[in-house]
Amino acid sequence: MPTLTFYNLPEEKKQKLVAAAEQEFSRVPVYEASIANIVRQAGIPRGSFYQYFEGKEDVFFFLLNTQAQKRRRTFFSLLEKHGGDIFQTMTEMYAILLQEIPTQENLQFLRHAFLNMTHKVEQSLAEMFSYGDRNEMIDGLRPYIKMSALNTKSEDELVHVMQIIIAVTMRNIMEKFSRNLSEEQAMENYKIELNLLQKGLCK
Amino acid sequence: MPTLTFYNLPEEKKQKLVAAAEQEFSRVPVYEASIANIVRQAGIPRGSFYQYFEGKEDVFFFLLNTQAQKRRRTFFSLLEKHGGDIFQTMTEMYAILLQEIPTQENLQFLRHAFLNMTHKVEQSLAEMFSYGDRNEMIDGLRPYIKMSALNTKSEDELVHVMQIIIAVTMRNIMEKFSRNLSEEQAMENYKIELNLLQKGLCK
DNA sequence: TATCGAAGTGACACATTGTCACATTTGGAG
DNA sequence: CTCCAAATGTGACAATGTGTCACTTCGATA
Repeated sequence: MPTLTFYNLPEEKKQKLVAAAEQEFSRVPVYEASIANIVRQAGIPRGSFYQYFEGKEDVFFFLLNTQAQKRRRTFFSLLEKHGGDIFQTMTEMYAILLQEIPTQENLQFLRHAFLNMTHKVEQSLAEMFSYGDRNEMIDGLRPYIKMSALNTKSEDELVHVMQIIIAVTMRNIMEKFSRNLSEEQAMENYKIELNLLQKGLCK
Repeated sequence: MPTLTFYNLPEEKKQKLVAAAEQEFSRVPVYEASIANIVRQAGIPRGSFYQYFEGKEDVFFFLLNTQAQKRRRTFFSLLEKHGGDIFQTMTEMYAILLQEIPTQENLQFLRHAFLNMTHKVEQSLAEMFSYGDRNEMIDGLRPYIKMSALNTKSEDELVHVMQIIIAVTMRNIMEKFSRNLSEEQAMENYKIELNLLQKGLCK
């Protein structure tokens, strides 16, 4: 987490630092990124950087969490729009992500995030779909989801349903970027898999 | 890929190097690992290391691929044992992994592999379940899988079925290690999710 | 045993990291 | 307004790691 000092920074300086970090993490994956490049680009001294962040991972997850939070709003409004249908929601969400990530300059770092997925990255990105940890996931989502359409015995299973959907979604995005699929091809694959999930893999 | 020179090395020296690498990658994730530590432990000069491998990633994926190959044999024999039932097979496979990884000293590096999952790591580990790329996956698997039990229109969908199962399995292993779940708890979660996959998430 | 290509070796130049002693700014008390 | 302490800014520095390269040694073959 960034320090308080960082949040207190004048907006302009903060933005410049964020932009520099986005640029560096778009160039290479986190562990190849160089703090030297970030501070050079942002025009701040090296020492200052360490006053704001613990290291490069810290900045990276700050950027990632910021994105996840933004997407969460989209997710919940889509969920309302589709009357709580999680599959329709995810289909549209996936389409939006696919359309936005490759076109917006400052989102390029997300490509590396998906290609170099770690447990922490998945956790951060999973927050697109709910608040905080596993327990809050049920409480946060339940009011929005149309449970009657789901094949779950208990409400606990809702967590599993979501985790399955998230896992499959993540893998699809990863594949989209790693195999450089067209938007159409990626969409088609995703729809097939969501459909299989709905109907079940077995007869 | 390791160089030919590496493969030609006397077995003892090769083993010592592999052991040293396993040890280092068990200590920390790839990108924190130090070649200096590996060569020190293996008792070889730094220059030699670069004669065998391109860098630390190269050694790491060599270890990972070796493991994946070993597991593939297990996977196919289980598949035969269970008469082509992919879900029974995966359940037993998961149990074996859960039991072996935490107990075998030289497999500790797999924990870091799962926790720091990248596209490349997933690709390597996915080879546990089939040969080479996507196309070969169908041909390699089809003879073993009991297709009649699956809810697939075309055989192409078999690829999607496998990818869904792999994605969900990977996520479960990741969660097992990141949340330090007991073997029993992890197994229970996995069974719930496999069951949901079979029956379908929707009514 | 002479020769030559392959394999081994470790010092080196360069990059990156996190820290720390010192400089500067800021805001509140007198 | 002045002063001081705490907060913030700064960049040189030690420590560590990386990949390379000129040189040495080995071993098979004539």
